[in-house]
Amino acid sequence: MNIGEVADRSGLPPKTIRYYEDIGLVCPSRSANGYRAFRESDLHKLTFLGRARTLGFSIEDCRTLLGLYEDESRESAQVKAVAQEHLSAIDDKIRQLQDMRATLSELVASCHGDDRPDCPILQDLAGG
Amino acid sequence: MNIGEVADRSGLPPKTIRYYEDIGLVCPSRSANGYRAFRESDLHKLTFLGRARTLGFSIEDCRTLLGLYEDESRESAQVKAVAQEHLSAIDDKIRQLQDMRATLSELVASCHGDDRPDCPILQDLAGG
DNA sequence: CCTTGAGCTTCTAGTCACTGGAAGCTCTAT
DNA sequence: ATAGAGCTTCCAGTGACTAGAAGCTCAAGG
Repeated sequence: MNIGEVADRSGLPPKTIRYYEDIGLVCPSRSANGYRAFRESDLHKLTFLGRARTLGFSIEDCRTLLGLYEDESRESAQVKAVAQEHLSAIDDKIRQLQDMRATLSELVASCHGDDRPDCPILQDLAGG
Repeated sequence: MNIGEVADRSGLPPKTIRYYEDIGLVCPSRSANGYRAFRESDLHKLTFLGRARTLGFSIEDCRTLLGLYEDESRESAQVKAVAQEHLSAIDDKIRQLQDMRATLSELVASCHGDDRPDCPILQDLAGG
């Protein structure tokens, strides 16, 4: 398989696939013409990576997960630990965004938003 | 005021303040010894920026907001528009994170997390 | 056989908002 | 005189790509 087909089938852009090779997440072989030659197993890995990335795992987490995926003697506890840590990081981010959202929506609601210059949003930002 | 004092009073690290000067958000004058010399108005700007950044506004938004802050003939509608757009971007992010969270917490819950290798998390990532 | 266009290659540089570190100057206190 | 803190500049790195340029390869049509 050339990179284009793998891109179509995995849903990842060719640029991203090349990048994943650069950082050692996949290592396709090469055809005589220099083109990357992907096996089915490479496609599987890339699909795995795509899914893990949409769940927000970092590249380093993905590397770990891929390692566990390929390690038949893994313990599911290891996988769960990675996922749980990521889950709590997501929870932190959500909380942070909700805090922002709360303040910001109050400010937006309190601003009349017309042609006059006085504005509670700017007042808040200015510290007051 | 030297950068250290401004850093303490604004809550921003010196590095960040220098960076904000680099990109033209503040332009402190200079003392004879080459040190940056901040006025009260610079401190105000930096405090404004710090607050806007904690509300998640991008640097470019901050630049716009700072411009509006200093423009006495601004219309509050302009400020409100920037804030509203940012608010809806935050809402998008929250939704995205909540989607991730939902999937991930199901997966985590379904993984027994012991010393056996079989794992629904990996199964999901592998496209199963 | 030639050309056209799509697809592939590598490489560099840009994104965003800082942050770390090195090398070196200035100031204050002892 | 010296030690140490604080200031200066500049370069490089972060994460995860992404844009774009220059150039090679391949398949189809005339």
